[in-house]
Amino acid sequence: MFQNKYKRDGLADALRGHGINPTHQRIEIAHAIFSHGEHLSADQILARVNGRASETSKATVYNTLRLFVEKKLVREVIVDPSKVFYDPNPDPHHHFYNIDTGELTDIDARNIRVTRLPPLPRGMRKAGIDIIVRIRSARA
Amino acid sequence: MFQNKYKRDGLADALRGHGINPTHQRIEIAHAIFSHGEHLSADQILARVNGRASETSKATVYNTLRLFVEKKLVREVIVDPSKVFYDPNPDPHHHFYNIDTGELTDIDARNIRVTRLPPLPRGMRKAGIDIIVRIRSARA
DNA sequence: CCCTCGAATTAGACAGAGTCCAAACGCTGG
DNA sequence: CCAGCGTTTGGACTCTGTCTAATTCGAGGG
Repeated sequence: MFQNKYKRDGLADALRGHGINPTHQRIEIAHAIFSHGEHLSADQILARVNGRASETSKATVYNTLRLFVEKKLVREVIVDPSKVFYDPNPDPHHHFYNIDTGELTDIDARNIRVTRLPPLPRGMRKAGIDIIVRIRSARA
Repeated sequence: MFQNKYKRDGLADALRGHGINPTHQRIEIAHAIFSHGEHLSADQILARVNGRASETSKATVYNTLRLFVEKKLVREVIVDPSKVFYDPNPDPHHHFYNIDTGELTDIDARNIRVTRLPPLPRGMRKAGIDIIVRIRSARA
């Protein structure tokens, strides 16, 4: 219990740093996302948070994820038509997406350069670029 | 009636060309997608096909869209967590996605160059790259 | 220490996209 | 005309995510 007390205190600070009031549930949800470098869906996060007994409601998990996204603590990754993944990596990066397994892998954005992008439509500003490299087993 | 008879015959040939048995429903669905350069969701396609009276079932529309994607007649565009869009443009291209309106606009892939992409994970081959430039009104 | 009040959480009903299934339909070739 | 198979169909179902109204929590003031 003591060893991750530290971790959870750190998380509380991280939440405050993003303008988020660190409640118990939010800390648990942040813990589920960050303790673990993977990309999880809302469902998986809900399951992790409620390890043995049900402690946090579905509504809270969805509310909290929306809040985290607004406050830019995590990013949404939209690659699978059926569900959103949440990405704990704060650095600019893109993704490999394994079509067959659903597995997501980060690609550091410093390793990618996109050139000759046409001008944005008039009166628009860029809100972000997502690059998804869909991959599958070579023999299939 | 005559002027789009021609169009529909052309579509039947296009379907055959992709190894698809051109049934009435499939031709109507292809017509809904291609007559019209936009990106439509399954729902919108269903609505278009059943203009006045209900003629084609939801199951058929979904089955057919899956078939068209398999046969590479249309592409899925996954940008909105709540629904898939179907893209009639056969040329390599990417998308601007207007976050506020949901509007999709094509970006010709010839105008874009992605360099320094890291090597694919071992034993994997590339199945496609999607680049989505999310945009929004400059003053918001 | 207790009270108050706004913020956060909750259960459960609800919505919308998409899937599944077993039955019915309708070409096509014999 | 019939058999057989691919296609279509309605409707029930699943799953992800949203909404709402009621309840609980907890920080700050007295």
